[in-house]
Amino acid sequence: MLRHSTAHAMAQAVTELYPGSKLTIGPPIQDGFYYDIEVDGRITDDDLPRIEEKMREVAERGLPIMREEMSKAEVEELYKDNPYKLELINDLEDGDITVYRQGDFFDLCRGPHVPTTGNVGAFKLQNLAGAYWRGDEKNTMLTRIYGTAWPTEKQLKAYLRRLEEARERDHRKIGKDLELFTFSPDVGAGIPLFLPKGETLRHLMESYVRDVQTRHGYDHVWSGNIANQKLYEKSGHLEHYIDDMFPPMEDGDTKYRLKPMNCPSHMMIFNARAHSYRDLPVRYAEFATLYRYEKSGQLTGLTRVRALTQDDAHVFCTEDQVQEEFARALEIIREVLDTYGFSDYRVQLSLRDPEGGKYIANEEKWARAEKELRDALERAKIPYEPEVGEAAFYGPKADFMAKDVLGREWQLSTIQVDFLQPERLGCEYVSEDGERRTPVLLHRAVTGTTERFMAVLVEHFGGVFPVWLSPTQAVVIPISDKHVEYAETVKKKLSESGLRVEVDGSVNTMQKKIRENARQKVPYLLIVGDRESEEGSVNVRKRGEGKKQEAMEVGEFVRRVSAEVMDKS
RNA sequence: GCCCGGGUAGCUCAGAGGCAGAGCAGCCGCCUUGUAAGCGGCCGGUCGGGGGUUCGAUUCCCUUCCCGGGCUCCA
Repeated sequence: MLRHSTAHAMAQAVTELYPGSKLTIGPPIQDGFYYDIEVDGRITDDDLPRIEEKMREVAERGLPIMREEMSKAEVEELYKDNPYKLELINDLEDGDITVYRQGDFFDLCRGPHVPTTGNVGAFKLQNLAGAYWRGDEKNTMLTRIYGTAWPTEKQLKAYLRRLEEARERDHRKIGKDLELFTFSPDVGAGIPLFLPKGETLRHLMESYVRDVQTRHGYDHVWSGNIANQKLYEKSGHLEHYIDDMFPPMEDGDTKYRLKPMNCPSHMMIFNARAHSYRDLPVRYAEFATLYRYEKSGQLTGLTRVRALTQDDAHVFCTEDQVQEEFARALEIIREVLDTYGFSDYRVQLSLRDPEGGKYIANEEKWARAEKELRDALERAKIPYEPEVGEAAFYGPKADFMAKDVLGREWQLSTIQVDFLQPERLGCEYVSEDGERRTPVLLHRAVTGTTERFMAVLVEHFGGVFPVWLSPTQAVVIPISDKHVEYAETVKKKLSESGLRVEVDGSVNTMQKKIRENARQKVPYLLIVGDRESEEGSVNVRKRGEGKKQEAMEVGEFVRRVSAEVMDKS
């Protein structure tokens, strides 16, 4: 209510500063509000303080906020110059229309509101954005002003501080600080470049998922980076997905496309030989580099890129096996997310709209699949939100959604049932009764893509990766030059035990080396001087435990850390 | 793609129509160190690219690329 009233105060301020501007909608949102306005003139970031000033003035006037019921005809007259509001009014029932007034200002609004403009609390305008009227890019672009509002100044400050802290955890910042990845305009927008440490992390993430998949009976395949465009004509992707594909490369009459998804390729692998029902389910997994032509304005850090690596898999199975395979995929996803200590996600189950007719395959197949998916989720005790009408035309799906540090939601894991593609691409198996049948296809991704999941992971851990995931697990810090040799022998021993270790041989004081490596969030700093080289020990300083130090034999350190790596704690 | 903002040294950032700056990093030297910045010196820039206005542009204008915040769309 407070936020909504603040939005009105802002709308009033804007209409006073920019007479002739047309208001559209201005709802409260998490932590604040926004208002979409067709501004007469142009607002830039520099104008925000002026608008805030005016809002304060409006607040000081302490105008009573009055509710007024109006007939449809009356409001239409009131808004005769505002096509946006007229459009809104058109959707309203006569007799159920209210307008709120404060001084000369009025706004079509259901309310409720605070009693006077003097009752708005602490607020701050945050940023400007363009927004299409009703979210449709064919409509006019309006100016959206975002603000935050709180009952007290103190709460506002606390919120702004939280925002600041969140920005510190932003994967783009940490990725730079920890030398994980970078971008180069010379290479291209949306094509992340992984530095040695970032590649180590990728590799660890992928081998882990690979191991889990292998344990759950998946086979790994590989299908290249480009494919004949005809394949996508057959699969139907070219028609539906063309805007997301890079333009073709031509070789004579043959056109190739950078691979935007793996399903058709995996189906060709399936088709490489005849299958009996005894073979099923067939599970093909691939860490596949895909290229998608995302609109330039849409690229963001590692969460939205043009070159991405999907931990994709396709399961070919009979209708009777759908539920079990879906459950198996859920189990893999859960195991992986649990290992990462990742619990802050929601599961969305996208179902067909019983009214709509865009769905292929028959009613029973859908009904059965949807029921089995629900059952499997319930049996796995995974809470989910059913979204009716959100399903793809080829089948229902379950998506795991997570938020980044700035509150933006991203899809990670996904499991999709597909009744369509296997048929289009001629996938078959011979059933028990000797008939040729089309298998059902499950598409699933565990972490989604390595890039996006890394982004979420970096923010989840704030760069403080568990030891098994840390690109550098320990740095040996010689106290002076004469200890470098011993430091190297320590490193050798640790490396031979499979740990990722470096020696900090820079010409710096021990203090500075500690500082720099601590900033790199290295889990273990091993200080070695006269004492340690005589004893064959290391003095261990553990990340996050400050000055606390513990001397131990090198072998003892190896044992402890290896155990920690082993159980991924 | 569209709207708004931004791009100055490897990084973080200051500056301004008239000789381009700081800290950190890097390099060289001194120090030889016991748990979060030792000291000194040096190097470092087509002020994102192209075009225009001007006696003169890094600064003003146009354009293009890239980045950020949104909208739409998606892993």
